[in-house]
Amino acid sequence: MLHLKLEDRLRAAVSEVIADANSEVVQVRPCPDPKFGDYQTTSLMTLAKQRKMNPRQFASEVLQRLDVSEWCESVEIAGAGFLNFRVKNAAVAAELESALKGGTLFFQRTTTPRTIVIDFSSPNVAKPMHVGHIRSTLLGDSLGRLLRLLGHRVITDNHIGDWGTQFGMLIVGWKRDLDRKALEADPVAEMDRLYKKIYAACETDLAVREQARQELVKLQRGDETNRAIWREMIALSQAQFDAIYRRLGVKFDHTIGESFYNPQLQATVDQLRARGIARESEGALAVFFEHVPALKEQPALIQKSDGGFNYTTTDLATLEYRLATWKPDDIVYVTDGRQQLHFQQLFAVLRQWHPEAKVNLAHVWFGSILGEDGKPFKTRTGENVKLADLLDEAEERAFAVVTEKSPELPEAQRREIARAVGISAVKYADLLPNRQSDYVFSWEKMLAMDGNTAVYLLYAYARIRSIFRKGSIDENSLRTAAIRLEASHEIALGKHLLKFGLVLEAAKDDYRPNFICNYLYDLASIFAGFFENCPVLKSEAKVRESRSALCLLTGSVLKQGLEVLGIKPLEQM
RNA sequence: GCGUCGGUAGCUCAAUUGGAUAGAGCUUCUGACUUCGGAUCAGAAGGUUGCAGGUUCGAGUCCUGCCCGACGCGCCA
Repeated sequence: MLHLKLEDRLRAAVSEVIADANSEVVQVRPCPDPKFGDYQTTSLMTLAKQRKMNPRQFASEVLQRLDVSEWCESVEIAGAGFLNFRVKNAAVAAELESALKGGTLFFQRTTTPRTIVIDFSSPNVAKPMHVGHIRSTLLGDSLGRLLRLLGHRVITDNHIGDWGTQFGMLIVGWKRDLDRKALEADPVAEMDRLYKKIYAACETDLAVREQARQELVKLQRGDETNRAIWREMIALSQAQFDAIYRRLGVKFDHTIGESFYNPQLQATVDQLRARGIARESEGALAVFFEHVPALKEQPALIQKSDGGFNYTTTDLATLEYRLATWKPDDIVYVTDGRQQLHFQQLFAVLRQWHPEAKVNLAHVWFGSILGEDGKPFKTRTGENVKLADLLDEAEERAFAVVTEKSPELPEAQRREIARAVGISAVKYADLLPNRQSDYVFSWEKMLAMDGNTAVYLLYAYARIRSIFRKGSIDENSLRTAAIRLEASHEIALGKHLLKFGLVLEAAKDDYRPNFICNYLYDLASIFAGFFENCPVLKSEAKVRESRSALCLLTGSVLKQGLEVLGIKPLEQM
């Protein structure tokens, strides 16, 4: 971690000039343009400004006390007070060699692990998973992988929607119209059909609505027939979820549905009322936030006027359970941005309810999925695109491309490659944009195989593996390889590899895997330049060894980075 | 009305959080030795970062006002 070494020295030098400076704010970061140097700090200008000092003079005083000559060939003051570090190729090579020997790949595992609960995906029972679940599922999974890689204890929990008023309607539908054969063939489609049919009936027929209400009450009171139907619906849905998660390679440590918290809801409400946190308002029970300006006019309802509970109640009970059970340092909720107010309220209630709780609560939200017309996304027929259909289509398209590019491979292998490539394309397309932007759904875009896509990264990896196969290179022998950075493409590649850890940290800090996508794309792109210009296998022994080692490290970083995105690279494609 | 988020190249998006001459991909055009895998590479073209002010060494990023859009705002989740 070359930049950390520079940072340490720089902080020490700053402290010599200003004894009481908060050296934490001093950071060394890559230069935006290599013509300035390799690393830079802009912190001296910030510090000088705070203290009304002349920034260039301050920089020059720091520079006089800074000795980084073992790593840098020059440190220069530029512009208004930038400090630009130009590192020695030998110092870069030393970092690379150290990683070859088996250290971590240019990042550090934390020395202060946190316990982090991640709540994501959360599909609903009896409904098909659709594109609306994709961002939560993939973002949450990726964040879990990232935090684990950096050394944290991660607990993933799928808070599925297995409770609520829709079950009244579903049970009416089940009892009246269930087509057992259809249920066996495609359980979720059949349940979805029942739900839509009864939902429509409720719109026009008060009697049906009343019936649904009664079935719901019976379910809530533990009626055995209704409980059995409800349990069957959950089991059938879970099988569908599992199939999708298996295709996506997504795993959960826990799947604890909303119904699990049902027994705690009354007690939760009672406590909040008894403690004076909640009070009656217009027949319902509400929590007000007079002391929080943003929420002053926005009370949270925790009990409806008919005595029923809503999702704030459930989320509160869930939160308390998680705190008691896992004692997390952080709880991260990955949902769409429309729930921002809900989570602000939820977090604000918790601060009143459990003021002693140190837990850090984060709502990691993402934009909506829109149609090509910019309106909320629907197909021509007004349906959501089913996730299973999307994945099928992705695999089909990938199969066509694989067959075109590698017709010599046996079909079974092409199928397998297509599966991996298709799913990877979907994942990468989803993780690449800033999560806060709205998402315009497009088959073309989601399943694109050109440009900044998973395919490009997978291809770079496959080319690396191909070199190793073709040259019969023994990877173990490269552990002690000497790296020589001479050609400009070698130098650029080596320097870029060193930045991997910075990117992982940035992605973690803002819960944004798209930083990793950008980095990996740059890496693959720099590697492509190296690949064109720096032959490995044809070179003389020492160069060959050094370049092989660069390939090995590039492949390892690509693989590690892709795995954080939930993408498993292929040896061949 | 109040609140949140956004508006960047023809299109889709980045921009290491206030840093240097705003970058990619797609599209278009021009090139690349029978190639360690051409699912590639090199180059060209493309910009008043919605508008107007302000803050300062420095603004796509921060503050104010306005325009446009999406979303949210008590008993759905």
